[in-house]
Amino acid sequence: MQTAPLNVRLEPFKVACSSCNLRELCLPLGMSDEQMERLDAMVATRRAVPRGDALFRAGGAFSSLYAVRTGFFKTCVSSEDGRDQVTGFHMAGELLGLDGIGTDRHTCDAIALEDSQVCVIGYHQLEDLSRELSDLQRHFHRIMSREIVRDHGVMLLLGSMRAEERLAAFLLNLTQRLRTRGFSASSLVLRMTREEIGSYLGLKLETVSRAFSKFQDDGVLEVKQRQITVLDPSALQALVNGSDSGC
Amino acid sequence: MQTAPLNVRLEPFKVACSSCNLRELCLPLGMSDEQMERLDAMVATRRAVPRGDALFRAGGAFSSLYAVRTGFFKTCVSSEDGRDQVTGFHMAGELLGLDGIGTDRHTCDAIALEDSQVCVIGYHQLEDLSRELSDLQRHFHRIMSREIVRDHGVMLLLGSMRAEERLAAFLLNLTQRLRTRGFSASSLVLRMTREEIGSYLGLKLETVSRAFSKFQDDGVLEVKQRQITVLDPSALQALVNGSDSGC
DNA sequence: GCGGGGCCTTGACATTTCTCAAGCCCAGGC
DNA sequence: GCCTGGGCTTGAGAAATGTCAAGGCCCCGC
Repeated sequence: MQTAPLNVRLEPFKVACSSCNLRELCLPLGMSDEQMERLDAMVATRRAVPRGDALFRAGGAFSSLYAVRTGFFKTCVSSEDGRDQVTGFHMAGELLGLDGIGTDRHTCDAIALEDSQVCVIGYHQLEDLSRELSDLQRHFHRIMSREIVRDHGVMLLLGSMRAEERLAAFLLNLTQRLRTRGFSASSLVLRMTREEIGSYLGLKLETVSRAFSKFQDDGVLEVKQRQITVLDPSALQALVNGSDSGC
Repeated sequence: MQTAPLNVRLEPFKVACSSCNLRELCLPLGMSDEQMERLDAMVATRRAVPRGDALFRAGGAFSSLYAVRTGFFKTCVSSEDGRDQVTGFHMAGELLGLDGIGTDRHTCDAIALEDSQVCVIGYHQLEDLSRELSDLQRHFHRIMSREIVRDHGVMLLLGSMRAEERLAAFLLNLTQRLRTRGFSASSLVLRMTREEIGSYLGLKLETVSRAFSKFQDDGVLEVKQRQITVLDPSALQALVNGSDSGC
């Protein structure tokens, strides 16, 4: 349906928020034309990240935020002893790198799960500009706050849901975000492995796989490897809403 | 050892960050004298919250952040169907209410677990002032970023640790924060029930209780209801570091 | 078209945690 | 001093999830 412009990857394009089709999802949301011009000046460069590469890594120096332009990322934290946790999956229009502001070092890895492009937003420039543009300041604070709220939602999921409920919530969240971006809400291609889904949901990959199979048996999904079709979204919703336990 | 000044609770005290003994933990950290004066003007009021009362509730209008002056809070989110998750415990010097910035409504409840006092920080004033004081701006961004990083740590805990590891991590975190505030690192009184600990850690209260008993049997803790003495902090640390699994 | 490797599925069994139930402890009110 | 109730502990059995192992699928390069 849509043909991706594959040839843009390495060209030193003029980056322009003002003409970006993600501006309603991304940092420029709600900015005026004049404000947008100044944003354009701040978002100077674009960077290509091939599948499997890190956009940044825990411990690395922090200097910029990144807005996903195309592609798909996971972020993950690990403890010294090798525990590993995927903390999020990130698609076009979402901002990466907020974790680095606190200590001037990134605290998680951001890994591209497909060939991707990001806009590089110098953090100091953003600070400076947001002191002048209160709309930008407000919007940036909202983005950070929403990230905190999102994390609380994941805690709720990890702390109080069972395996199938977690997977249902995950799929609903994904389809919701895809819909916002104009994609089908019922048909999606997962960019991550069962193991990555499991890490995000606090489950082992076998448990994730079994839950997918169960959903397929119940007629809720059609699962062909990473190609998922949602046949009964309300069944997923019912699971998330604790249909059976009732508590 | 210390006598709490019980009689201050309702007096319209002059609130002054500049003379607050929490200033090295709280918003004023790193501010100059002149900046501190302007902070003092912003932090106009103090509010007492009796044990069991809500400082704010999910759905309520957001207008202020709150710095805990004395006392102890929990924050918890709940989904429509009654799932409930404690997302954090908050002690003196910590900032509450960041969740409300994103949508102008609070998204969680903040409940006092003992009689508490907070400083009320008008959010719009903070926005205005932080456009003028770049140090304040930077510090505020760092606080939000650290909250995100903290949440990622909780996800790691919920997603990849077993019951005893979670409790060990929780206790180490608590004692660490108490030590920062000048309290003993080995003796503490829990302000929350086993059920609240369980909710935070994604466990049932019985599991929490059993883990406490296990630690006591192993000589790691002395547990007398809510009075906890840490006998062997390195054993707790070893648990968190995945001593046995090695993976 | 064939072979190999990564990823996924499935089964059988082990382990952890939850559930339900009973009883104890301790603080506070009478 | 006694009673009461909330919170805590402990046990036994159930349920969910993890572990280990075997095999299948599918993409991709040759």
